[in-house]
Amino acid sequence: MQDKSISQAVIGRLPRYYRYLGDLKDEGVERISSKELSILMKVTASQIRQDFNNFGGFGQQGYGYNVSYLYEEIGKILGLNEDHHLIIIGAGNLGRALTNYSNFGNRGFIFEGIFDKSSELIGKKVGLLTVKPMEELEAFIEEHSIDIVVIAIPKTGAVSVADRVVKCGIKAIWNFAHVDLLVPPDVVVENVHLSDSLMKLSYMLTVR
Amino acid sequence: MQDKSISQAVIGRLPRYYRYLGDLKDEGVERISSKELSILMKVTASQIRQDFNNFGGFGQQGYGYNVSYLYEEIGKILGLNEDHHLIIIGAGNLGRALTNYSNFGNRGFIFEGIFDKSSELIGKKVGLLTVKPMEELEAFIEEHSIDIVVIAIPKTGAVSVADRVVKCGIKAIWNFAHVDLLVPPDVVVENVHLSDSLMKLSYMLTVR
DNA sequence: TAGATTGTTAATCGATTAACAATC
DNA sequence: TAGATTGTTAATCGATTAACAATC
Repeated sequence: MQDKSISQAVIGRLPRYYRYLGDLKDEGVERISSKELSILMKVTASQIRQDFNNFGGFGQQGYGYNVSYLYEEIGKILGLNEDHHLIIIGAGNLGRALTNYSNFGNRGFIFEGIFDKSSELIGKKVGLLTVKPMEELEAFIEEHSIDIVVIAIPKTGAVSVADRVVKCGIKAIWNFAHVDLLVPPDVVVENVHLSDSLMKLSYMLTVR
Repeated sequence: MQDKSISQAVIGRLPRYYRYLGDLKDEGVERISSKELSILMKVTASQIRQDFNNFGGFGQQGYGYNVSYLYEEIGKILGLNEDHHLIIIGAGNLGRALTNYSNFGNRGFIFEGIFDKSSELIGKKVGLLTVKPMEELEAFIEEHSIDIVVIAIPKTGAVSVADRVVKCGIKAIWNFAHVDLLVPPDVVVENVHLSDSLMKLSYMLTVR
């Protein structure tokens, strides 16, 4: 599907394209030119064409892009054509919020389990799931073919949990703990550092 | 404190510097060179020095940087020396999770109120706060000198809520809704698009 | 002072934008 | 066909890295 190393800048823009194309599709728009899309998304038409051409030509000269087709193709590039099986480590507020984020399910992200070390939480229901003890982690990953682990615990425990799941063969971690995880080069980590994000906002507010 | 337009790339790195410096400070480290910090953070020493010099010289030739001093200065740049007063719109799972994220409080981010349109949630307790009806929004912002609004509602309502708070003079929005908000140029929006983040992870997993 | 390390200029690299030939 | 718009090459811009003189 894709060739040699697409830049992070391009990858970071794909989900936004996907969202706009999904909206257009829902509105019944059949075709769109890079120029029209550029106005809608407030980027240059040049960038749009360059980005898409990283993955081969999706358009047609003189016509533009077919919205449905482009939407599907970008979905495939993002790996949304196949299901992903996730577990969440940490049944605190954040872990529970993520579990109930049902939208993810529509896109093939299926939450299979939630774990916590606290005996007060183990056995409690979170949406459709029941909080399991950390001892069962490895067996569960194996048994349910988990491919993405969500880390939603404080940073003190995050590093050792990451080590544990990497040892089980997990190759993708969605990390909400405020720490940089050290993983082998074949494991990918996507960080969501909420306090970093809030600090950036604070900076921008301060400068103005 | 800072001069003409620092690039987004630099701003995005500041919170990470701040975190590492805080950790070093806690460990009792007094001084650090750009070289040592570069090894720790896995970036180039050149980048570290260039980044810091956007804000004036914080170091000393032949010595390096004083950890405590640098930590404080970056904190000031990020606006963490003054309190920020926030409200959360949306008392769903995410809104409740953010409210209880007590860490933010330590850094001067004070959650003053939480709002929801659902009559089932109004009046309920979320941490120390009580969920208020949307009708009270404008008066509350005024009365409590709110400077940051957190949007944690589905995208359908997000755009109109953003309009309302902008009309009240709000200049900073932390947006968790999966939509691009259209605001005047003097209003800053920091987006946290969780599903975009998860799609990036899916992409990286697919490519390997 | 000599050694170390910053601050800063210059070189390189990569990403974005512009331009236009190819082609539907 | 003529007009429109892509795919792609070339030009520009900005960010990162390297180098080194300044200086503690």
